[in-house]
Amino acid sequence: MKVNKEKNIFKDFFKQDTVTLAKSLLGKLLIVKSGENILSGYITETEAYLGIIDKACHSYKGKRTPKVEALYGKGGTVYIYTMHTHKMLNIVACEKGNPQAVLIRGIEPLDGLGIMETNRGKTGILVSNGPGKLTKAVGINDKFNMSEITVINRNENVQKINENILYIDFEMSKEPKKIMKSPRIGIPDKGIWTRKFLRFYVNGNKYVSGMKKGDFSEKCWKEKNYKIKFKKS
DNA sequence: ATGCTGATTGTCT
DNA sequence: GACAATCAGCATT
Repeated sequence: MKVNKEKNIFKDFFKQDTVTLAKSLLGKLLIVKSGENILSGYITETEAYLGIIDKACHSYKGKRTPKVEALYGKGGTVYIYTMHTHKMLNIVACEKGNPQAVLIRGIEPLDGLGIMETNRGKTGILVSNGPGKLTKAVGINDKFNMSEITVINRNENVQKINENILYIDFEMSKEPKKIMKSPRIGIPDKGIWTRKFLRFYVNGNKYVSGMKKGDFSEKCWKEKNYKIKFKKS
């Protein structure tokens, strides 16, 4: 049965270790509903936050406050972090109680580009080439915190998409030609945790933060859609 | 009640 | 590349 199949995919996919999940999420289609509009985009950039051992992670040393409670949920839980009025979208990885997550830092718009431009007051890559930008573009806010990401087939089930829920579509996904790594952005003075290569992005994609024009490539995705594959935990 | 911090963005040089 | 804007959450007084 289709639904069960999707549930199984969901369960195993988000239980993957955080670095694997961060890389696996590149190219996946993220979908939300805003009013009557469907807004979506392919994930272009992510960062892994490795939980209680990671000085840059909000759950470092097991810190547990109402703000970070979502991190302790099961894989696929949505964690929204507010910084300087900007909302940042994370998806929890690993098993319940292991507070690791993947930060989504960029998307390539697919559905509802016009709405996103209006939401942002900007056009082009400025619509969604940063963690605070993409959440504003698609209207992700605190209502999403602690919710669970839902697997859906956008082409077959558009009518089932509701507001305040984050969706992911595996079948509409793209596969990056090449995944690049770098240290995470904006993490000063945290020793090795500043320097570790825990940021991942699609080589040449325009909607990656800090990308230079000279590095843009229209052919950053593989031609064909591919089969879903991932490690079982 | 007060102070500090920060996984950012936008603007200006 | 530097810096101001701006605010929720948490720790401290």
